[in-house]
Amino acid sequence: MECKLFDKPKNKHKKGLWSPDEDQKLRNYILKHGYGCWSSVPINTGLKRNGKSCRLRWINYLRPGLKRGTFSTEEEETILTLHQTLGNKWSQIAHHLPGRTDNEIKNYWHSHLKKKVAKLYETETQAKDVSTGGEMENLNSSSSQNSTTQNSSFNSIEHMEGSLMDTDQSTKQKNQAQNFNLPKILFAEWFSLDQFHGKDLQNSSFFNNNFDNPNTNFQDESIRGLRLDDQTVEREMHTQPNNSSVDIFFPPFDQDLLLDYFPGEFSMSYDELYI
DNA sequence: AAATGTCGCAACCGCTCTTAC
DNA sequence: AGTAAGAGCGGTTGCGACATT
Repeated sequence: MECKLFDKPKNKHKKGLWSPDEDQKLRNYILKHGYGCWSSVPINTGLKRNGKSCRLRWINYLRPGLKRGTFSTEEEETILTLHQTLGNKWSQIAHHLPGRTDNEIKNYWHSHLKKKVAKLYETETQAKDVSTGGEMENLNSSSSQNSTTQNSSFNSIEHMEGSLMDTDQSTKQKNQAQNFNLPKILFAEWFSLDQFHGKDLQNSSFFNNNFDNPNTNFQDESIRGLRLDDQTVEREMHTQPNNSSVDIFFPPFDQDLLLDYFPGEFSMSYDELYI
């Protein structure tokens, strides 16, 4: 916590929807100064919001690189798959969906996917019920209910809502999965190359690729690093096959994730990297 | 056209974790 | 070691838009 402590403003913070003017103020400030201490943002910008609200607005709405609009089928499938293993760990799920926020995914789950899964589960249950001649009904009221539902491709909503893995186990599995399928590139489309000039990162294998060449072959095994320009991000997002091992990431990055992918490749601290 | 119901989304709330002192 | 404050996360709420009666 490097930020200075600020006195809590005596006037009440504004609540509710953000006006375009407020958005502009916040956007301008963050793009110019970056952020490190959210509580200082309202003071420095003159916004009548609390730091928490500013942070949320930036992360969920103003942050560059956010995708808006409906979720694709691929995104939907990703959420469903990840939710089965991670449960309601929306921020972790969001890490796998570039440009989507945890809040957006959470909302989408509650408004669309939850019902979809419930319907699917219902259909499956009915189908089994028919095939077993009504045995399911008896089973459901008995203590063997769990073993029955676990055979389903989707467990019940109640089970899924509560299917939170033990944290350590979850982390281990996450790391294992990453080791098998590390990305060749990391995207940070709103960083500027200028911000890295003269820093160690520039000479590391992080930056040893010609990213400005539109013909760069991202299938090439050697490609790893930070991608910096919007057009290429756009291009890659549309051209990479679904099963590509090229992953596209947007800030904020998870420090552990970076270290997993690039062990010992950069001597900069995370704070320096994450401008 | 008006009243009522439903849905989707943005934002708030409360909790936990981390860090500085 | 204890405490206070900030950050982050997941759950929940409130409101506007749209649909239905």
